Amino acid sequence: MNIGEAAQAAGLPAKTIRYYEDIGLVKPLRDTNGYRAFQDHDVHKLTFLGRARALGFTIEDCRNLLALWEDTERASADVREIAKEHLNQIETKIADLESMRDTLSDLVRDCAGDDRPNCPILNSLGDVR
Amino acid sequence: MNIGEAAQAAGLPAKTIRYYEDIGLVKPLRDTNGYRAFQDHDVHKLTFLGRARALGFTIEDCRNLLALWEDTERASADVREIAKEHLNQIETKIADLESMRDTLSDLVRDCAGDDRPNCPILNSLGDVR
DNA sequence: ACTTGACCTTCCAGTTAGTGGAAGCCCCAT
DNA sequence: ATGGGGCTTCCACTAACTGGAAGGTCAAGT
Repeated sequence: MNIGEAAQAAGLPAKTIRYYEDIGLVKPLRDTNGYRAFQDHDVHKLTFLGRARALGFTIEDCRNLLALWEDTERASADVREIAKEHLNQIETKIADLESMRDTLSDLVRDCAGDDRPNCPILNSLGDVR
Repeated sequence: MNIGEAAQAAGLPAKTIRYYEDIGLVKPLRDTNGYRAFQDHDVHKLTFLGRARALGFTIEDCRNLLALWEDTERASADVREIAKEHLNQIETKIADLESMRDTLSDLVRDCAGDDRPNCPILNSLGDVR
């Protein structure tokens, strides 16, 4: 299977797959013409990567998860640790964004949004405290 | 005022301030010895930048906001537009993260987290659908 | 006067996770 | 044999810094 077909199957751009090979996440064989030859196994791995990335795991998380995934003896506790750590990060990020949203929506609410120059948003950003 | 003091006053790393000068956000004068000489005005601008960045505005947003901030004739509607657009982006991001969090916390909940290899998290990431 | 240490300068490289594009093979159909 | 699409590598670029090297400057202490 060439890279185009593999990309189709895994739902990733070909460029991304080449990048994943660069950084050692997949190691497809090569045809005699130099084309990458993807096995079902590779496509499966790529699909796994796509899903994990969509869940916001970093590439390094993915590398770890992939190793655990390929290790039939791994303990589910190890995976759970990575997932929980990631869950914490997500929750922190949500909280940060919610606080930004609250501040910003207060500012937008208080801003007349008309032609006059007085603007609470800029005032708030610029106030010397 | 040297860069260290300005950094202190604005609550930004000196490196970041040099970077902001590089990209044209601030233009401090120079002493005869080549040191940057920050005026109160510059520090005020840097503080503004720090706050806007903390609210998640991109550098380009900041450039626009700064221009509006320095333009005493600007319409508050222009500022409001930028802020509202940004607010939308934040809300989208929050929704994405919440969906990730929900998926992930389901997975973590279902994972025994013990010594056995069976792991719903990896299963879910790797299932051939 | 000299030295030490803190602070300043510039410049280069690296970070994350790719994306865009150029130059050049390869393969298949007409 | 020629045209179009797919494939290859390599280089540069993105955002917003951060780290570090090599070297100049300043103020204090001896």
